[in-house]
Parts: sequence; structure tokens; C-alpha cells
Amino acid sequence: MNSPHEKVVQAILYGHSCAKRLKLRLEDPMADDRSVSSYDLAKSIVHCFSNAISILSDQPKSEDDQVSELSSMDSSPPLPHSKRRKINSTNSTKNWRDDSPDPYYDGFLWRKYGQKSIKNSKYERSYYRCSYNIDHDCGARKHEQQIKENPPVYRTTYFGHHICKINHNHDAVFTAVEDQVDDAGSSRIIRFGKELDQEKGSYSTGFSLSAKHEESIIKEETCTDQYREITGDDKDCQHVMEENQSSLSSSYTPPLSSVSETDMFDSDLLLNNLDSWDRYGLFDFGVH
DNA sequence: AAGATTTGACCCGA
DNA sequence: TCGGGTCAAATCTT
Repeated sequence: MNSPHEKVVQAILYGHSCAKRLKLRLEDPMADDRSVSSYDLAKSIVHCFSNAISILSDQPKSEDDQVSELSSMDSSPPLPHSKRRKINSTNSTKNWRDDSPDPYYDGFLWRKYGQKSIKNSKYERSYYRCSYNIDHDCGARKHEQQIKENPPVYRTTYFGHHICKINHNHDAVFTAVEDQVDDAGSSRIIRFGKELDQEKGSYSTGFSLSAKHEESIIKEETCTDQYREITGDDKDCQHVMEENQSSLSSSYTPPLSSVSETDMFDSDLLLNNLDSWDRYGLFDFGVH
């Protein structure tokens, strides 16, 4: 098991690698194969930094948390929607949790249905269910609660599974493929690409870090319905949300494919920052 | 007016 | 009995 410090370093390194690839794309849109959308790259960057912040904020993930994250792909059916049914904390449908410095954007539309103060916590917990709960009988729910401040850390816990994935058109579903390291063992290669899960017959998303030591692999297993929730505080993604608001309101089209990539980011700012990061060029995406 | 959010009440499990 | 999850009427927003 890696130390928290190592995890933070790896998360940041991975974020850097994603940022570097995004930089390459901004500089020369024709340079890579575009198997990953800019949106997904940006999303990965934010997620890596969120993880790093989460670790640094003295909220180490327990083994239970890690197990629950790794079980995010579990295919257990959603809970029956009996009224006021209390969720057992050990229930396998409590399948994913995220601690991040801002409320988590996951691309789905959620409707808030409750808010409760929680004992021994000064922050209230908000309860959300999928907005398509009625239309598509989608049983996905999530809880969101601030668990720490300075820096703020929000914990989002997902229950059940989205079955409202109608017309989901992830144009850049990607998985990382563990690759061989060179003889010197000093380079780390991350490879992105669409990958169809043959057994499940569906695309799966996620990313992995292929590093020298297997035990140091950061593995972010995410299911297709994990994006970050955009709130008024989530400035990184707010304009993306605005871009997508109209399409989401009229039909259930996921944001990934509908947004003009060139409108997503402050390219100049990003490039300026990346220039200073270049000297840490530790990753090779195979994009030259 | 319709949809989303708020909030007090209700219900269930520990 | 208490804590937490959900309901649903009231209120707010667009």
C-alpha cells in the first residue's frame, strides 16, 4: 500500500500528464488521435487534483472506502423503491463515494429531495435523486455533505445505478491501458483509448496510471454515470454547464459530445501554466 | 405555469 | 428512543 504522500504525488503526476496532453491539443488540434475528448481530459485533471486535495486534507480514505470505490462497477440491482426505506450502510448498492473540494459534477441531472442535519456534523447532508427518476424509473440517488473546511471537502455518496442512460453518447470514453515500462524503469506511459468491454457489451470509462511499480498504480474505476455536478461554486465547469443547459433540458443528451471544445477552457491561461510544468515532463502519451 | 428547492413531518432500523 | 432517509406541501425560480 502506498503512503498518502505517494498517492498524492501520483495523482498530481497523472493530472499533469492529462494537462500536458490537453496542452498539445490546444497547440495543435491535429496532433493527436483525439481518442479522448478535451472535456474528458479536463475532467480527469480536476479529478486527480481533487483526489490529491482530499488526501492532503487529512481525510485518508479508509479501506472500506477504497473497496466501495472499486466496487463501483458492481451490477447489483437498484434498491426497490419502498417508501422511506433506510439504506443499510453495508448495502452493496452504496457503491461509490467521492471526496472533493467542491460538490461533485457527474453530468447527470439531479433533483434535491431532502436535507438533514447530521449528528456530530455541523454540515447538513443533501439528498438527491436522478431527475429522470419518474420518466425512466431511474433509481440512482446520491448524498452530498461537506465534511471538512479549510480546505472544504465535500463527500458525495452514490447509491443505485442510472438506468436512464438513454442516448448516452460518450464520444471519448477512455480507459488507460497498463503499458510496459522501459528498461530503465524511469518512464511512465499512459495510454488512452476507447475500449469496449466485450464481456459486458458496453463502454466503460476510467483511467489508470501505469507506473513502474504495480502497487503504485492509481486506479480510478469509474462507471459511465460518474461525472461532476456543477454548482454555482464549481467555476471550472460552470460555463460548460451553461453550454449544456439547453440541450439537457430538451433531451437527455450527455454533455460530453455537445459542447464545443474550444469554448471550454481559458486556453491562454492553461497554456501559460503548462509551460511552467513542462520541465516535469514525466509522461509520454505517445503523442508526438 | 411548470419545475425545482426547502423544510417539517413521517417512517424505519438499530 | 434516536438518527437518518424520504415524503410532500409550501415556497421559490424561471
